[in-house]
Amino acid sequence: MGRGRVELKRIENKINRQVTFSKRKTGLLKKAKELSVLCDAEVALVIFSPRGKLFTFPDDAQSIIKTYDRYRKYSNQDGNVELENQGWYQEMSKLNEKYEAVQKTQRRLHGEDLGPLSIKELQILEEQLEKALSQARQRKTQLIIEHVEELRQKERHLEDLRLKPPFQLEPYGFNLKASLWGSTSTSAAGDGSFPLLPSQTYPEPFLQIGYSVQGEPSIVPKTMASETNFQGWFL
Amino acid sequence: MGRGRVELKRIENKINRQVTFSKRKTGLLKKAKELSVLCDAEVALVIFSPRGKLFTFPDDAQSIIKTYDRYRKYSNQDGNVELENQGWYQEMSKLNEKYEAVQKTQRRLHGEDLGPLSIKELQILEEQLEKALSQARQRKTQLIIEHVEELRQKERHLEDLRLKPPFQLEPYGFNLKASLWGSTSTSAAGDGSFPLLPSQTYPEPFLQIGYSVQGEPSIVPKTMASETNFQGWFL
DNA sequence: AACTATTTATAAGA
DNA sequence: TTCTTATAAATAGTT
Repeated sequence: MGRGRVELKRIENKINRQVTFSKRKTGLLKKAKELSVLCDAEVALVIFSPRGKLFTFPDDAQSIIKTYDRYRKYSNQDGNVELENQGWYQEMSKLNEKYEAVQKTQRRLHGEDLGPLSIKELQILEEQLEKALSQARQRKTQLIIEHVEELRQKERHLEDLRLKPPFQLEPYGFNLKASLWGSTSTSAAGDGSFPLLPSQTYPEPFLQIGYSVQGEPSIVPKTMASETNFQGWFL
Repeated sequence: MGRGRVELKRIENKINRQVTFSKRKTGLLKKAKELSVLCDAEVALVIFSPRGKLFTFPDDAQSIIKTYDRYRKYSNQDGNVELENQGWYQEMSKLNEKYEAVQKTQRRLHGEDLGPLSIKELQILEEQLEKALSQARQRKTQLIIEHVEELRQKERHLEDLRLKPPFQLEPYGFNLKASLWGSTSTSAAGDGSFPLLPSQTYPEPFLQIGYSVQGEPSIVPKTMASETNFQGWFL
């Protein structure tokens, strides 16, 4: 790749060698990255320049360690036992493994990387997510109830003020209420229906579900039903 | 370097990815060798294919280990042993922080530790969970459809056998079917109302599912009328 | 560090 | 997988 062929042999000219090193090092790192990204491969590349300077791909120590670890396990042959057993190395290695494991679970809890899961595993994941969703909603409901109660008290207080002292007032309560929801309510209800509820999924049959929960509990599983709807509040 | 540009992004087509891996792996190993020879550099390259196969340059373990050791010493470069561990300590520290952060998120994705979250945060969490749930269900649906198709083919095959050769047969298909669902289907319906997967509950409409998929594709919406409910299949 | 003439690597296709 | 071929990339030698 260039003007003239290159023999596979140490470049004698020092300057030249240095320049070539610099260029090829860049190229090699680039290609290492490409391979890892394009083909989803695990790659670790460590380069020491003739002057002893270090370059790696990837550039974080963690990944290098991880890959080396895997290499060591794979080839099942330990070279340097005394060095391997250094405390930090071991700990780091273990921690790294734990971290990877948690990350993997995490991705699945985000609905990613589901490819390798079996139906049974997906089922379990689904149950976990449902449970979590239910708990999140339950907690939210609780907070909302608290807020509402708070607002009621403020309102009452303001009412008292309005009725008693001759001071001027603003409809303070409305602002408070508005700030409760903030501009957050993106997701579930861009249509402004009811931001807390899974409006895409149950945009309008929502109330019907509510009914059936009471009248016909068998249609909607307990978990999903209970905390999900706030009927009590406006019925 | 080939016909058409390539963006730096995982190749989706599996076959293609495999082929590209093979080619590029060869190229990368070659270039690693060239760099080490031409420029008198110390190079260690470790590659794991997506399938977990190992490739290295150089190919002798001694060299890899040696370079890795040098790498570790280099990272700890500070002379005395006290300080030597500092580099690792910092890495460790960072890793630990990341680990804990991920764990924290994890707990929330499991519906635990929701106390400190605001309504807004709960809202976001809820959306994440809904999305994940939807994706898990989508994937499950896909797998199920694949399984159903598989079963139908087996059934067809068995039917052929029954009609043609004079061999004795067992109702093999039923066993297959049972093993598909396993004894897992606990989940959302502790009350036994709607076990998400209509197995025990709907043992027999099973084949109808197959039919509606083919004969009336519009009943089961592409994305997810399908995700959440399987009604379309037995209505 | 930039520039090119060439060599290499490789994406697609067979 | 391997071979072929058209092209994209890398880079040796030069400025």
